[in-house]
Amino acid sequence: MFNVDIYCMITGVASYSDTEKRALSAYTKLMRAAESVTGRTSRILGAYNLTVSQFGVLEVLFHKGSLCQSELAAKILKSTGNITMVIDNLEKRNLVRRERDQNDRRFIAIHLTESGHVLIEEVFPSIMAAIVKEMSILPEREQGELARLCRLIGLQEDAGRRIDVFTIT
Amino acid sequence: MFNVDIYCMITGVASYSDTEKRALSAYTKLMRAAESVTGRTSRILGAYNLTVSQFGVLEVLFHKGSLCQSELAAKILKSTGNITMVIDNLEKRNLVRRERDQNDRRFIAIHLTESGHVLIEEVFPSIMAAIVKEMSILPEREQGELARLCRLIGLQEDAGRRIDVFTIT
DNA sequence: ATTTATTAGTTTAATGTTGAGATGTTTAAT
DNA sequence: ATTAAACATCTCAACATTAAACTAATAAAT
Repeated sequence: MFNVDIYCMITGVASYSDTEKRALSAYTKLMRAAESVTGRTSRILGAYNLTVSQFGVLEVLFHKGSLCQSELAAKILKSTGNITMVIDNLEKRNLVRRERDQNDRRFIAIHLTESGHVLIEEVFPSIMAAIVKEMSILPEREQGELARLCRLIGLQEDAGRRIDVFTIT
Repeated sequence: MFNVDIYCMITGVASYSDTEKRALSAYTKLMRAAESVTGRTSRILGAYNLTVSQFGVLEVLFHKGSLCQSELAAKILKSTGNITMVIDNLEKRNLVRRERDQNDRRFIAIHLTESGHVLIEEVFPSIMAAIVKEMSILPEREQGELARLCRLIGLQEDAGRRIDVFTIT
C-alpha cells in the first residue's frame, strides 16, 4: 500500500526549529498511521488474493455501478496505464468484464461479473469491520476531529490534480 | 507512493450504522491526506531522480549513520528483498556503497558516499520545507492534535510487527 | 564436534506504479 | 471535408513491492 514515507527523521544530528519539529512530528505520525492501517487491511485482502488496487476497483464498481477506466483511475487515484493492468488481472479471474461503449467507442465500461459481485459482497464487510476496529481506539468525538484535520491537509491539492468529491462528507 | 486505499466508499447504496460511517469518514480522510502529501513530496524528489524509498534510505543514513540492510528495511518499513533492489539502484548511481562486515560476514554495512552525502544534504532541506508548508495549513495546536491522534492509530501494531521507536516523540 | 536453528541477504515470480509515447476515436475549427 | 485538438486506452521501460524459496554465515543445542 502506501508507498511511502520518511520514517525516521531528525535525530538530534542537526538543529531544527520548533516549527520544523512540530511539522515533522505531525507528518511522520500521519504517515505512520496511514501505513499502519493500510498494512493491516491489505493483509485481510491478501486472504482473498486481492491487492488494494483490485479491491478499490471492485468496491467502486460495487457502490457506484459500472464505470469506464479513466473514471476508475480517478476514483482510486492511479494512472490510466495502471488501471489497464489492474483490470487485466481482474478480468483474468473473471471478476469484471470489459464492454466497449457503442456510442463512443473510445470508452470501455467495466462491469462486475456475477462472481465479482459475490466476492466483493463477501470481502467488503470484513474490511468495513476492520476499519471500524482500527478507529475504535479513538472515541467518537476524536474520530471526527481526526477526519476534520486530515481533510484540511488533504484538501490542499495541486492545481489541476483535484480528483473528485467524496461521497461521505 | 502509498499504495493505497479505499477511496470512495459507501454512497448510499446500502445502509451503514453511524459508527461505521464515522469510522469510514475518518479512515478515508486519513488515507487521502497521506496520499495527498506524499504525492506532492514525491514530485519534489522526482526532480532529483529519487524515489521515496531511495530518499528514505539516504535520509536514514544521513541522520543515523551507516546501517546494515535489515536495519534499513525496518526503518523504512519495506521488505529486505526490496531493500536489496533499492540499494542496488543507489549503488549504481554511486550514492551509497556496500561494505561486508568482517566480524560477522552476514551483515553488509551501507555507507553514504561523498556524492550521496552531497545530494541528501541538498534534497533534505527542500523536503523539510515542503513538509512545513503542508502542515502550515493547521495552526500549531492542531498540528499537535493531529500528531497525537495519528500516533494512537499508528500505535496499534500487530503483535510481531512493531518495528522501531520514533526519534521524535 | 555435529546437528539444528536463526539470521542476513539475494533471487524469482507476480503484481503494482508511473510517465512517455503510440493508437484509435470523437469533437472543434477552418 | 480536412485539419487540428482533445480524449480513452494501450504499450513499454524502469523501478517498486512482497512473499517465498534459496544461499551463506553464525549461534545454540546436544
